[in-house]
Amino acid sequence: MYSENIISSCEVCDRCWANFKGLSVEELELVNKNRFEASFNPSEIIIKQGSPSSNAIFLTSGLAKVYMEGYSGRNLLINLAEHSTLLAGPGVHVNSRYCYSVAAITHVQACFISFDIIRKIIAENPAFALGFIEDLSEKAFRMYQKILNLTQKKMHGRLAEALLYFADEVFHSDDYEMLLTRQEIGEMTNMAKESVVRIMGELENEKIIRAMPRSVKILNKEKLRVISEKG
Amino acid sequence: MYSENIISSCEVCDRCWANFKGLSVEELELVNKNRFEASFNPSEIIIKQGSPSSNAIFLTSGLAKVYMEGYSGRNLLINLAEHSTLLAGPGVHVNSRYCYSVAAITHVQACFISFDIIRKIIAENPAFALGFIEDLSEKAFRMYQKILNLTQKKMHGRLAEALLYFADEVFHSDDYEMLLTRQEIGEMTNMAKESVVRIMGELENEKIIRAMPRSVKILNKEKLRVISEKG
DNA sequence: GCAATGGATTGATATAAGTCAAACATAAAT
DNA sequence: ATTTATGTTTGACTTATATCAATCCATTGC
Repeated sequence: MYSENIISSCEVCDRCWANFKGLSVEELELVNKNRFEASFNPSEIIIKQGSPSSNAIFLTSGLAKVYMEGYSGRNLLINLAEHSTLLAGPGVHVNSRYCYSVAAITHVQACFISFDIIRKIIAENPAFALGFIEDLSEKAFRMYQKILNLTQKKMHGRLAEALLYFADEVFHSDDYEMLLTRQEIGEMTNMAKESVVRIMGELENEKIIRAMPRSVKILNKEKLRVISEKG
Repeated sequence: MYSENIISSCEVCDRCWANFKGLSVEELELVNKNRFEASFNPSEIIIKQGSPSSNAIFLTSGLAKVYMEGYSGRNLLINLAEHSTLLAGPGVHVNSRYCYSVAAITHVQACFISFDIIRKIIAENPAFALGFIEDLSEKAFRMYQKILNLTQKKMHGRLAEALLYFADEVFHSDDYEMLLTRQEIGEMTNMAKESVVRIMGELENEKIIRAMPRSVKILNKEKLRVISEKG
């Protein structure tokens, strides 16, 4: 769907990347003049893995999933993304390709900013460069955690961790709408959808969670945390 | 063991980080004046995961293993490192802690440079900042690959990939001294040491490799590559 | 030369987790 | 109201991989 920019200017936007906050008025205006908004319906692809990474993309509303397309059609869901996060991935400075795909889960409004602009500001504004480095670092850091999580924990631990991730980092509530299918939860925790179902059943029997297919309520967070840490 | 600096100056050092190449004479001198060399015997720890990340570390000679200490004493070997690589990890700009450990495999000579210096140059020299971003990105990129590799491939594929990694990226030969134990190969491919032994046996039976415990010769690289890609 | 050590190997067994197939919901579309 | 599509659940079965225990082998130190 074609759309004019909805947000009038970066200056008044409260959903932008934290690292844009420190820009000078001129720099911010440069960004503002060179940005393009677009909107996406659920399940539409915002970033396609392997395509040229010409733009930095920021959601201004809605929720999307970040995932890698792996071997023989299998996906690995990396994380969920909402506003204020830079989407682009490390491929930008390696081979100028996106190294993951991003697809809308809810309706999504997104802002596209050319990497030429971003790089220009990196070169001119050391604080911005450092902010960029911090952003990259934090995402890399999470990958280090994730790799341990996925390789060393058993299914119960991985699933518990995912449920806590939704509660603490995405929906900010212990009682949330589950916007992902069992299949997708499986792609996130590296398990078969059937295993997701079975283990959620177990957690429910032990009164640790309440799980309607499309909503989750955490009843015993302590226990869930123990399971997540024990692996 | 206490030691004076062996390398007289960064200017004449051919084993330094590529990103130091673009520095001005003054900047390089700043680095040179604030660096400290140290040497390590095999199995000695160069970086300890969790400790404060005050220094960037560069090997000038020898080989080291980079690994994470995971759950219940289990390690995950990330990669091998030799000269010209920055060792520090993304934790530096997240929580000021090293997020992995590094241990010497052979005798190692290393150069320590305070991150205060590095950060100072990042702020003053945009090209250096961009080089730093590229380095971070490339390492993050490899983690994205690794996570797919470890979660989606079966043991044969993971082991084949490791054997190719040694040949192509570490020893630059299809016939190399295996400096890692079966245990360590297992930590790298996320498998039990017994499984490493068994599958190396299979590869040997199929005449794809020749494996004395302490040396490996790749006999059929094509096939090994197919196994590594098929998963 | 001989114990002591650390690693490599092997075989038997246990377990975690994936696959397959079918049945069951639920919601949207006609 | 009935069909269609999409997601969920369940049970039976298979497979990949870890674990355990024993043995073997090579190196090092005395």
